[in-house]
Amino acid sequence: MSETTTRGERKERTRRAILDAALRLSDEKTLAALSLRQVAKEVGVVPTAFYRHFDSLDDLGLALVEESFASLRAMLRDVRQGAPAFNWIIDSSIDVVVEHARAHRAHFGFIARERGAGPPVVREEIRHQIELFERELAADLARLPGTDTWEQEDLQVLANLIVTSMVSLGEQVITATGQAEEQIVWRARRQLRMVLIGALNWRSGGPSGE
Amino acid sequence: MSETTTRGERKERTRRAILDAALRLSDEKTLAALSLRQVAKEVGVVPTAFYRHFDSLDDLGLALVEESFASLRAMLRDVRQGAPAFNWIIDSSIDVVVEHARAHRAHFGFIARERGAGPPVVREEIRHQIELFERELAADLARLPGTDTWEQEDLQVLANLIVTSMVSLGEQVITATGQAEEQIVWRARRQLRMVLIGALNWRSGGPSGE
DNA sequence: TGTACATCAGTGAACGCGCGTTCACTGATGTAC
DNA sequence: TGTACATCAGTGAACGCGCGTTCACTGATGTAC
Repeated sequence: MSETTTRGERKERTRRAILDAALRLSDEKTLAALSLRQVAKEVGVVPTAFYRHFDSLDDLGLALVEESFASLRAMLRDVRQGAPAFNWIIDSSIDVVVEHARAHRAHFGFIARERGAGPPVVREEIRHQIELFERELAADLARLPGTDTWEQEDLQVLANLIVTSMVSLGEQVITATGQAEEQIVWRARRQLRMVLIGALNWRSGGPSGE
Repeated sequence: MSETTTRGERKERTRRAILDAALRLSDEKTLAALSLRQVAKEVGVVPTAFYRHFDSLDDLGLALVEESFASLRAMLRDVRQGAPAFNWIIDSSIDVVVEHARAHRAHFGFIARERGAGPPVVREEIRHQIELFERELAADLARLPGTDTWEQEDLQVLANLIVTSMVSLGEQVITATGQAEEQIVWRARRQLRMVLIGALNWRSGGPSGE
């Protein structure tokens, strides 16, 4: 077996094993309560070997943030290519979040946990990534019919509302057990519809800003 | 000084000091990463004295959950006595959350952190408390003019949306630094207005449920 | 009021254990010639 | 292809330290008479 693997490949494999072990262990503990030795033990490697791959647990945490957001970002990029329409946004957004939460439960759970309680440097990076989502969504919304006259500020407000709801949806999905999940998704759909009705009536029907 | 304090009073004072110390320390660590000895040291008491007041850190955590929600619940109860009107709900809800987040920063921060990453028993209790808020809010909404024809399900959906936004608002307020806070509150006001416009147009204007 | 006894909040020593980090090392893989 | 040397992922011993929990204790406060 050693005939076909280079030193670099095996190093990478250990690195992956460390990331996976940390993700697995932090599922019930939070990264801040995890020890380097626990991670090393889970990987099946001596504690000092950890330092060949990461400077510290914080460093490992940042790598997990990057990884956790990467696939989600890719998915959303695909969605954003599609037809721009309000109603279409509802189902596709929810589908993407739910599908992603299911498929990458560990990553989503990691974000949900560390977002509020992780090491400061990890928390800040997650906050930053979510803010990027909001900005991208605001830009998408600006291209929709009906938002022509909106102020940038209002687009941002709506984007924040939607992202907050989607984060909450993801948290519910990974917490839920089978049966309840259906209801969660159904409710999320209604909720987002309600939000978008508010948005569509924002300038025309409701009380003006300020 | 010992002339006027009973043994019970002094025990209670130590208990308070432990709660305060845990709240102070967990501001940067999360309860799960805190040690009994750190708390005892912060209080200025020997580690074993801790056991005179709490069985474990989990036990202490539950006491902090109860405490963190108690004053918030009291505030909201007052608000709910007031005039029931959609527009009125916006400002008073936001004011209550913002005022509370400012006045009880430690409690609010505790909830925000432990909600996602605390010990399982603490996490579950917080989830339960938030669900209670949602149910109460749904009951309030049912008494508003215009919701007569709504299904219970939709009231729940709207309540969830509002509570999720309020939790997010609280998190933003305690994270924000002075200047930015004004903008956060201003945006929250617009956001909640948008939500309620959606709600008001829910049956009449928008796509029907399902 | 005074005395004898009970209660119990907080003490301090001790335990075995897991922690992060250091250091010198091993031996397989990689490279230069 | 063969040899000599360099690299470096992972090892294993060792360190001082903080951990949760046990136990017997102290001495001020509380209570019964």
